Amino acid sequence: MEGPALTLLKEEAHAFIGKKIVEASGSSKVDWDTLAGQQLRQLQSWGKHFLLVLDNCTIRIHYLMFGNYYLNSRHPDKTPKLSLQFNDGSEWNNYNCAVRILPETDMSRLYDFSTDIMDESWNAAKAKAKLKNHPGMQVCDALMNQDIFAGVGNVIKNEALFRIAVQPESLVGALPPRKLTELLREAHTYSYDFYRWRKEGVLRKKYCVHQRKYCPTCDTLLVKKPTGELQRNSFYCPVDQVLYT
DNA sequence: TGCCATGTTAAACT
DNA sequence: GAGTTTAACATGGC
Repeated sequence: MEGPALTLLKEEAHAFIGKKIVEASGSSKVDWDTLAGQQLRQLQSWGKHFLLVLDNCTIRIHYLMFGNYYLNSRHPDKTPKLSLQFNDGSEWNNYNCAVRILPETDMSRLYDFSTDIMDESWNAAKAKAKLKNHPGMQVCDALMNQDIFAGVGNVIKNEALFRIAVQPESLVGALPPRKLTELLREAHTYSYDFYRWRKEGVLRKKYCVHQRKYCPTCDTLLVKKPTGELQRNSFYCPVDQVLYT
């Protein structure tokens, strides 16, 4: 689940803020007893980390690849990793995710929110400075690097690179200044498009290259291959996307 | 129907 | 002990 999906969850779950947890349970290894009785103070996210700030600790949820959640309902037969019951009878169930309790409620002490692509304080200049420190890094790895672009995942990587016509194995240090600027801008812009399209339920339909077969502009057969140190699949047009090395 | 994939962590190994 | 590789998690969609 990429960053923009968590921004959406923050909105969907907004009504839970202020409610008191009466019971917490699930198959995660968590000290459940400490959670009951606490009030949900805030919902925050950093990159792909979802944060439920309580009175004296914070629940951190990472939905990994296949995680999902049910608000005020539950999966018919699966056991939640984390199930929260609230004082008004509402419930929040989370599946296939990694759950941890952070002994801290001030998230600004743990996270630099200006590296989060979806945060209002997102700082492109800071990301640019980090990129300058890694001239030999491939752009596919740079975009997936959570210390530089927190929240960007494989879909955003592939789609943003298509938009700026850059081949995923291009080296950060070889990008012309204009392309570097486009990279920073499009990582941000595409993330918001991702958010909007997911909200409208049309995200998959909007993919230009990710999990696609042919280039939407020139009809060339797209290349699908694992790239970079991370070896995550890249989808790109061998004609339209330029390799800078 | 079998296989791949929106991701990360921790154990196992060198 | 540091650095690197592998396993684990677990399921909807093509």
